[in-house]
Formats: sequence, C-alpha cells, structure tokens
Amino acid sequence: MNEENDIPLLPWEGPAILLVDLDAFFASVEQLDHPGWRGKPVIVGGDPQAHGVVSTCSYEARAFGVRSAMAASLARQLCPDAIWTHGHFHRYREMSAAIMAILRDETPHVQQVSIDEAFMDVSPTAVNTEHPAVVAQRIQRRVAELGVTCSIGVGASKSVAKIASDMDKPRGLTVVYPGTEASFLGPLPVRTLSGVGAAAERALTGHGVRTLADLGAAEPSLLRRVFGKNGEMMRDRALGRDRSPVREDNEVKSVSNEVTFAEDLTDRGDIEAALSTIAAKVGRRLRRKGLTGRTVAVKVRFADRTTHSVQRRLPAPTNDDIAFAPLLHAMIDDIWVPGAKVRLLGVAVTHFEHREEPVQESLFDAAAFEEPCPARGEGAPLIEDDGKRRQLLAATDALRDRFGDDTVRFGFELRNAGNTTGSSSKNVEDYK
DNA sequence: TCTGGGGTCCTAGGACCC
DNA sequence: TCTGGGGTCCTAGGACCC
Repeated sequence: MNEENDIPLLPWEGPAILLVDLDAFFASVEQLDHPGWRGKPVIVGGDPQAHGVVSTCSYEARAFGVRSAMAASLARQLCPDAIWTHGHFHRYREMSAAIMAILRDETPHVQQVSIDEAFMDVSPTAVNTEHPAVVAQRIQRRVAELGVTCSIGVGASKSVAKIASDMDKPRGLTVVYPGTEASFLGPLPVRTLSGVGAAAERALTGHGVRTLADLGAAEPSLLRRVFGKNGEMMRDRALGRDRSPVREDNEVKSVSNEVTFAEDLTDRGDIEAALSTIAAKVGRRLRRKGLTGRTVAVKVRFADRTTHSVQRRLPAPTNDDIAFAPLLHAMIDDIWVPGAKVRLLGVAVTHFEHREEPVQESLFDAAAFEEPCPARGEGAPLIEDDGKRRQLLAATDALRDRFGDDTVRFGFELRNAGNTTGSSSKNVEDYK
C-alpha cells in the first residue's frame, strides 16, 4: 500500500487515462455507516443456506480467504464471525453518484463502467498542463473526504490504466509512463487482461501462451480462434497499444431481473406467479427510465444448472408488464416441461425504441401475433383496456415510489414471496 | 464449497429477400 | 428444375465483466 502516494513526477507526453476503482466499495460504505463494523470482517452478499454468493467483502474478511463471487456457504466456513448484510443499494447508489460527481468536476471525459469504476481522460492539453498523477492524487484525497477510498491506475491507454489500478490495492496509485508498457505488461499472466476469462485462458495456455508478452507475439490464427473478430485488438491490448477512447455516452441496451430460489420451483402456478413478479420489476424500471423495448426474453435455470432462454419479438415496443406477462407464461413452454425443477427465472427486455415520446400501441389488438396469446389461464391479469392498464401501472408505480416495493402486489405475484437468495448486485444500471 | 444478478458482446444457424 | 451468393433479421447460447 502506498499511504502517501509520494511518487516522483516524470514528464508526461501524449494521452493519459485514469481508471478509478473504489476499494471494496459496498463493504466500505457499510463500515462507514456502521462505525462498530470498522476494522472487522464484513460480507455483503446472499444467504449461505439459499445459493447466495459474496458480492463484496471488507479487507478484513479477505484475510480469511473470502472473495467476491464466492459461494456464501464457503465464505461462512472460512470466516464464521463475519458481519453479514444483504446490502443497502440506495446508499451505494448515493455514494457512487457523489463520487462520480467529483470525477466529472475534474473533467467531463468520464466513462462510468460500473457502480464502483470509471475511466477518465486527463490527457494534458495546451490549456491544462497538469500532470495526470497529480490529478489522480487529488481525486484520491477528495474521495477519501467522503469516507471511502479508491485505487487509481494511470496509463496511456484504458487497458494499461485498468491493469495498473489493480496492482496496489487498497488506496494504491500506480503510474505506467508512456513507453514503459512492454516491461510493465510483459511478465503479467494473460488472465490479468480484461477480456481474458477462464475459457480464453485455458485455450491460450494450451498453446503455451501464458504471459502478456506471449500474447503479444501469438500467431494471428490463434488470436482469431480464441477471441474471434477481436483477436487483433486483444493483441494490441497485451502490448499496451490500444487506443480505444473514453466514451461518455453509456446507452442502456437491456433491462433485466432474475431470481434464484432457495427452493426449486416445480409447480406451474408458482412459476407463472414468479414470472409475473419479475416482469413487474422489469416493467417498473423501464417506466422509470422512460424506455420501451421490442423484445422480451425469459431465462430458466434448472436444478442441474443447465440454462435455457427464449426470446420473442413483440408487435410493438412496450414497458407494460401486465400486457407481456401472459406472453412470458406461454414462452416458458418452449423450455419447461411439467416436473422440471426450476432454480432460477429471469426476464429481460431489449431492443429499445429510440424516441422522445414512446409510442404505446397495444400488444393485443395487433394482428401481428400469428398465434393469439394462449396462456391467459387462471390467475393471469385480464385487463384488456390499454388506458385502464396504464392507469393501474401508474398508480402502483406511484405507491411503490412513496412507500416501498412491497406496498402493492397483485394476486398473481404472491405465491413465492420470501423464497429467494437475498443476494445483491453491483451493476451500473442498478443505481441510475 | 458449490457457485448471484446486473449487464455487454460475439457467434452461428435458419429464414427470407434479391 | 436446380442452382449461387450476399445481406439482413431473428434466435439461442456462451464468454466475459463488475
């Protein structure tokens, strides 16, 4: 750890990118808000008894071997005395927004990649000649004033900045000067590079490619096989040569919600009820964002963890979950047979319409449906009038905004209340 | 020990059109 | 009657990231 971050400042020429990464973010916010938790192992995650996983853990918990994405049951074994919480996302969103405001105060060239990470372009210009490392130090100071810490990587490219940010956590500042990329990156394992996961690592090591230096010298045919059309780009990244820009626009492309159940579902009615509940959450988030989508997708994971999905193009874009929930009930028939044990259900809406004033045509008066929607069985909502349905949605949205998500529930959503992992997410869309 | 939930992007195959 | 090739749209699955 580099407490003072007293680093020598050599001249900087050319582009300068920062990657700001908040240290153990969720756990740090919990320790900030609960003074009694400071200095102790804190785990933010799902239930150990119900397929939960660790979302984030404090550095004190990491000393016991606990890691992000680890099964909560294993984390409990490694660190039985840890303080456990499901997380407080409103707080994380609020803290994240305050920190991102600091970054945007430094420069408008900010690309937020998740709730706890952002790239910044701080390339010196004729007007602003400030050294990138000085900007980074000031950001660390300003973020610390809010009560959490961050690590920052500085490099001539996004991939170098990203790798550098991870070298000296927490509260690290790692500067890779232009021209020194090869010696910095070369010895690192391929897995260090963003975009190299378990499968790519396996394929690469099978051909003797273990380090980023190896990757930089790999055969184009191998790169193409492993990374597809991104082969060249991945080689450039391994050499520290990529020039992808910091992008300020972050357009949303899908909105989804999924739930893993503590106990597998086998009953058709339970499955349809859960789908309606999940669809309601997706619909509400779409309406809050003012988005309408043209494609709906259902995801099912069975007890053996095999996962299947079905998607359908709608006759018109919508964010009306009461209208499309019955379609979801029909869609699962493509992948579910009576008796199959369902571990997870998910619903996603994609292919958003780009309009200021979203057009709300009916899903049901459109003859574009080749087969009329078959699954309007018992329990399914039968509100044919679009105007009335929209009024109902607006009313329940308003109640939920004021009094919380559990204020209003439709009868068809009630069956599975409580049967989830209670886990948490770290996605950027969650806090927008 | 036994693996969440929010996303993005790529691939491959089939339908359909010209 | 049998044949091509390119382009686009749609769907399912999977790798990857935080």
